[in-house]
Amino acid sequence: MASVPSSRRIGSPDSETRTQLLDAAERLMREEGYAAVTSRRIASKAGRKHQLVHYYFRTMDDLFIELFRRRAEENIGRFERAIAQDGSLGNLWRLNADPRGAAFTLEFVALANHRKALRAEIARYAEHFRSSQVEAVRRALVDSGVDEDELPAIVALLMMTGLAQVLALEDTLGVTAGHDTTVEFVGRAIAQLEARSADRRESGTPSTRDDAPREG
Amino acid sequence: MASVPSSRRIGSPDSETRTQLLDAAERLMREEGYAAVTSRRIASKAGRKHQLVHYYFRTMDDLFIELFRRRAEENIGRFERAIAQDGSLGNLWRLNADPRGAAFTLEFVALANHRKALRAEIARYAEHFRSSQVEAVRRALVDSGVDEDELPAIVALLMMTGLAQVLALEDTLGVTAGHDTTVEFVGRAIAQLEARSADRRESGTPSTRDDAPREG
DNA sequence: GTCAGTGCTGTGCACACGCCCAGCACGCAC
DNA sequence: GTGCGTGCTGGGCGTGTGCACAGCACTGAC
Repeated sequence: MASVPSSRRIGSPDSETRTQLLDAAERLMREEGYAAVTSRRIASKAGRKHQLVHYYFRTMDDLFIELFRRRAEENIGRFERAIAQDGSLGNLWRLNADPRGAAFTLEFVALANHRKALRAEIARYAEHFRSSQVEAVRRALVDSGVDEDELPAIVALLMMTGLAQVLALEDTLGVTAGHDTTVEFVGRAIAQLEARSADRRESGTPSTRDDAPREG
Repeated sequence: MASVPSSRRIGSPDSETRTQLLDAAERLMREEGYAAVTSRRIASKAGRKHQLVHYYFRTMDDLFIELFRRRAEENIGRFERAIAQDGSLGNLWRLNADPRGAAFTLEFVALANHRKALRAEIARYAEHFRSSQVEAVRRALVDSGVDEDELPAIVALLMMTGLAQVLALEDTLGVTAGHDTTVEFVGRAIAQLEARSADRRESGTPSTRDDAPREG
């Protein structure tokens, strides 16, 4: 017996139709914002009847949570796989700079503003994601010989994330002045840091930078 | 005769009631997200009938545009006044770091996703604001003796804006790990830059730093 | 052959929304 | 005192929404 008195029948979580509905919802959200994500419009986009949405999801909150979770898990997985292959700062920046991720975040945070059930879920994910990312950045920085005092990992991360977010946000508005310059600048800055790392690996002794050994 | 055949009577733009409605709408938007901003809820929040909203605003789009414009103009004015008084990097950062501004931007960008009339308005404002800000940052950087190649003004601005935005965004979620560290770090970095500026002003000759104008 | 489980749908309810219209009350101009 | 402009409202229309419920068709277990 279920602990809940509500007896409404809910479709199987493994159903392919269910997945199609979620896909449609995701597309809607990306293309038209969260306000466009309604049972009717999801169904019509998936070529189904709107009641099906309620058959597979008890409430719209449930649907949004599932939608978010699915994407969040995929995101985390993608990041972890990519980092495992190449944990360099450059790669971390490239991953963060993907505008899809930023746009996704933006929309969900706006949504969280009036769907409390989502808020908790998003916060949990954000914290998990954050700490995993910070760890990766920390390793990359250590590898580049950057001292934690010189540039704390969390600061580097927030800068990358923030930059990625403004860029994505402005892109959606069609405002792109200075973006190229910025991306190039960050690329160069990271390349410089990574060059340090190469130096250290080739020669046992620190290279040009031994004028400041005490900060490290 | 007006050029528009529609003959509906619209209330005076100077009306105090109208202002109250806008205030209520703004509060709603901040507290519950843009989806909560409906004629009925605005009116109820302002203690009026919902038809009044339609009396003062031909369409909800009109209301949103007005809402945005009001805030945008106030924002620009506040910034320009503050910068005129103190155009230092530190002050620019402080102005940008105000979470209210960032949250406001965030919500409206999300809104622009499905209200095309707003999109153009927001983009126009963003461009205006951006160029005015870039100019201020450029002046502050020149004043600190930072070369444009070392740190382009647009990059500095986007970094500040981006950082302010992530911080604000995470705050609304209750995720604040590392925020203090980051704010402190930025503060220190800026203080260092400004110290350069003080050096240059006190002694006519450049101080200790002219040996390494190209490094970061 | 029966029967339970499963995917799906027709019908419908209560509610909120944007917007319109006709008209009331009031104050000022003439 | 009449007329007019202005602030405001009762009533209502058409649409979209989340969600419930009863019931259909099909399939595999027994």
